[in-house]
Amino acid sequence: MKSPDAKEFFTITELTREFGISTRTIRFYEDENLIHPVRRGRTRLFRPADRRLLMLILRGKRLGFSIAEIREILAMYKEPPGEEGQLRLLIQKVSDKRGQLHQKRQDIDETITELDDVEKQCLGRLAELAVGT
Amino acid sequence: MKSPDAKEFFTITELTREFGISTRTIRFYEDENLIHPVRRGRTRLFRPADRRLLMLILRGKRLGFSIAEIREILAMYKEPPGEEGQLRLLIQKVSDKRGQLHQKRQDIDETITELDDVEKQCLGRLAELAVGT
DNA sequence: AAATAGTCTTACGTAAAAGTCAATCAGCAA
DNA sequence: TTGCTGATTGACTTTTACGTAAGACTATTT
Repeated sequence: MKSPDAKEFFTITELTREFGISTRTIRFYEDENLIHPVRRGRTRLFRPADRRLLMLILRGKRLGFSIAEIREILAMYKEPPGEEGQLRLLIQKVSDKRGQLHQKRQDIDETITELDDVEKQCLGRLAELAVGT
Repeated sequence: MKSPDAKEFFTITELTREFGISTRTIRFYEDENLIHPVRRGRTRLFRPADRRLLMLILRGKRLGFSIAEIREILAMYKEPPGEEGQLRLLIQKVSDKRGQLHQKRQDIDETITELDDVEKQCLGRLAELAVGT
C-alpha cells in the first residue's frame, strides 16, 4: 500500500481513473497551463505535485469556479512576490477571494437548512401515512 | 419604504436592476420553466413569489449548480408527494443533495484555511521588508 | 404628433469546457 | 511478425448559459 506521494510517477490513465475524469480533460488543463507534467518521449508523466495540483483544480470546479478563476487561485499558492506593491496586491486578491468563499458558505448553509426542513416535512407525511394504515 | 413582499408586482427591469442580471437571463429562466410570471397582455408581471424563486436560482448559480441541478433543487421545495414511494424517493434526493453541499462546504473551508495561510506568509514578508528599510 | 422608454418574440452568435473521432506511434505478448 | 494496449496530436462537434440584434408594439412624456 503505497501513498500517492511515495510514487514517483502517474500515467494519465491512472489519474483519469482515480478522479473520474477523461484524458481530454487532463490534457485540456495542461493546454490551459494549469499543470505541467514532464515527458518521457512524448508521453506525459505526472509527479505527485502534478496530482496534487489536479486535486486543487477539481476542488475549484466543484465550487463552481471557472478555469480563469482557478488559475488565479493557483497563482496565489506560488511563492509570494518580493516587491511590496505586488505583495499588497496579492493580499487584496486573497481577501477578495475569501470574501467570495464566505458568501458561498453562507449560501450553502442556508440551502442545507432548507433541505433539512424539506426532509422533516417528508418524514412527517410519512408518519401520517403509517398511522393511517 | 415598502418591503418587496408588500409590493404586488415587479417589472422585468426592476428585477434586472435589483439582481444585476439581464432581461435575457430572466426570460431564459422562464423558458427553462424555472419561473412562471403572470402576464398583463404580453408583458410579464413578477409577483413576490417569482422574485423569491429568482433569488433561489441565483443562489444556486453562485454555488456552481447547473440549470438542471437548480431545477431539481427547486422541485424539492414544492409540496411533498402523497404517495409513500415518491416520498421516500424525495427523501433520498434531499439526502444526496445535502451530501453534495457538505462536500462543497468542506472544499470551501479547506480553501479558506489555505488562503489564510497565504495571507500570513504575505504579511510576514511585508514585515521583513519594513524592518529592512 | 413625435419622441422616448420599456416590452415583446424570434433567431442567430458566442465563450467555456470539454466530447468525440481519426490517424499515428511505441512497447510488449503470442 | 502480427496484434493488442495505451499513448499522442489535431480537428471538428457539442452542450450550457446566456449575448446580441432586428423588428414590432404600447404607454407616457414633451
